[in-house]
Amino acid sequence: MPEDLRQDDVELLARIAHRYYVDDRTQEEIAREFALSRPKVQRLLERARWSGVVDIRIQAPPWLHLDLEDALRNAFHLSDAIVSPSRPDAQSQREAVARSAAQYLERHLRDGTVVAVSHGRDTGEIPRFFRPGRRLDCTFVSAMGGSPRVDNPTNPNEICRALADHCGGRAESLYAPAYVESAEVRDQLLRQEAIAQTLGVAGRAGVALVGIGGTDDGCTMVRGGCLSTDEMARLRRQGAVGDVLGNYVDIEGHLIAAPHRDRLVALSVEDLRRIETVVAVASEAEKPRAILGVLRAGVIDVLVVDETNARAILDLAGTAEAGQPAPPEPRRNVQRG
Amino acid sequence: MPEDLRQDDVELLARIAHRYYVDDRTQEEIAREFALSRPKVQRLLERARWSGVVDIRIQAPPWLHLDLEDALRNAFHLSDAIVSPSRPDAQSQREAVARSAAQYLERHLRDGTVVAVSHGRDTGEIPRFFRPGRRLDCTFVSAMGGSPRVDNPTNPNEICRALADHCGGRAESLYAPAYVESAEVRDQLLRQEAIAQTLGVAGRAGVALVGIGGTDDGCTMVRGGCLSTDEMARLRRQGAVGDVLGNYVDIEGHLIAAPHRDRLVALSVEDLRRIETVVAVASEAEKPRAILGVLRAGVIDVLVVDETNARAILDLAGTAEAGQPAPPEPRRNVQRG
DNA sequence: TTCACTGGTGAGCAATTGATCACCCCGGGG
DNA sequence: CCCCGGGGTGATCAATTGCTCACCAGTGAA
Repeated sequence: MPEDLRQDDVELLARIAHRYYVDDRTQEEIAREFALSRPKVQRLLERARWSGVVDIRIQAPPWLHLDLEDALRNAFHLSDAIVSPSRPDAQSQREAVARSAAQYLERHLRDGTVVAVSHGRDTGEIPRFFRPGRRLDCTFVSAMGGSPRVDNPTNPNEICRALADHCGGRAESLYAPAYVESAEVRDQLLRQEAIAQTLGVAGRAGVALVGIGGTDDGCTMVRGGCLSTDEMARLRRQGAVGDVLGNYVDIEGHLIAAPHRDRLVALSVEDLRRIETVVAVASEAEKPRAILGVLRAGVIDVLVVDETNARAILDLAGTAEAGQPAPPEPRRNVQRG
Repeated sequence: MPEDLRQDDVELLARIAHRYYVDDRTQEEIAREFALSRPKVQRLLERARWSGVVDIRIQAPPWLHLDLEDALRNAFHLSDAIVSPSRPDAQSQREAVARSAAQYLERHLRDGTVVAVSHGRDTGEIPRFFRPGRRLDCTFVSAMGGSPRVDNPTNPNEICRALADHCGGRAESLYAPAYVESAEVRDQLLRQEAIAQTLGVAGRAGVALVGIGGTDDGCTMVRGGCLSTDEMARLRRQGAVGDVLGNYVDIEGHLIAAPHRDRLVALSVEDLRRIETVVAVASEAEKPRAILGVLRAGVIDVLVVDETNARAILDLAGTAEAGQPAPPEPRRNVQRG
């Protein structure tokens, strides 16, 4: 009970708030009933919200962490952050994150949208849950080459095909490997019209769907043969913590120059920056440093992540990035609530 | 958690409600963020309110009983009901009720309002608390005659004077006794211009402030000499439970014909019915039957009462009058909000 | 293949809210 | 007595909400 309010003021606040929120009366009706002006009723309602006389709670299901989502959005200037439940085993956790990402895509994709897709086990899980309620005439195009060394379902072309199948859209395959032996060969490849054309489409996509890779030897880049374990060790020594589309960053989000980049057939970080909505999915346990580094690089607009990683990212980021909590603002009444 | 909602629907409800009520986003902004239409967001918000995902509570002070006020208003078609705290002793309780009534009058009275005032200990206590924040050019006029047999502060003329003093208004005294010896004398008195004029003003008042009297021998009507104890006993035998301005009613609210009425100098029930806002105050312990009878008579628009009496009235009235509870309606957001 | 039903959309409009402002009243201090 | 500050009002207008509707797409049953 706010101490700075006189007893009869508190009673008036409570009565007026009761009429508005419980009895659904308009401010005009309340003004007439209490013989007050409408601005006065409005200020009293605002005061009721501010003072806690009106207590509005969102009874979210226990697996939702709206607070974490808020914190992530605010700390990294994301347009959206979705935190799904953590699960005891990695596969269930990956599925939960994939489901959330699929729901996001179902709502946001429109006919004509072009979606550039990366490789990865996290992105590879999304098509299973991608079931728009209506057909979507989208184009899914690979954002990077593939590799026979990894499972089909983690290859971009296959992911695109599966996504397109589930919504009646189209897939545009990139007929190129993810890596080649030299920069020269890579440049020569990119000059092939079929390849340049497809990567051009990917570069002009409205949405990119990417995974965030780690720097452990079990990551997709190493398993796919894009990097040797020696190259990965060197990247770690250089401070790399994670990558997106083969572009490695350190914990501060700075891009790390490495010769392997010249051999990759994939969209660059500059390409990603030009894409309006970059959706990143990450579910693997103990990957927060990778995610944090990529977030700080500033190319991600939407993050879909599990709870454990979310908490760890925010802990690592500390108060400097989570920022000073905003002063509590009066909430909407209904209307504003 | 509503069982009829799919998991992903519940998550969507919770997220959208969180944006609206906690983050203060507009429905338009939320629609854009979640790639939905505005009508859809609105329906989801309404559903969130309906389903309990949004929980709006009014943290009223413990001495307020907004539920009792609602129940009284609904059961007796009152335009307002104010329930003030019960107190251990009768005088404190009377003061609490008087304070509430004074606050009501302070808000509702306007320059030019004419207030007809009855006698009584409850109404007599109101001037002590009546302190409008600005001067009010009102006229307080006696609705009935006075009696030297009771304390000055419970006589209508004195109550009017005190109310007028506290707001810079005017008092119009009725120079007549509350009762005379016969109907003939009463009719003769009413023909006196001074008396007819004042009662005429009272009958045209916009507000009436009345007490509710009981049928015990200690009530103001008996103490003031308006009724003998024999007459009171006979009224009780006739089923009378209470009175307003000397007009007795039974528990069903039916007016009881009694010869004393012809000897009273006071506004009639018909007069009261013509007054737009009749405010009744009642604080005496164990008076619910009187209050219930008078409420059922249908002349009261606003009731100011203590909690104990309020509960007893509603209990006496039972479910027939309290009516079937209305089905739970979706509450306003802010708007409802 | 057709039809009915469900549930979405954008558009449009009325109602309500949020905010501002000029004006007024009152009280307190100089 | 004058001035200033606080807090109210009604009026006004922009923004937002509440609601309706025609239209569209998809699904399932006949």
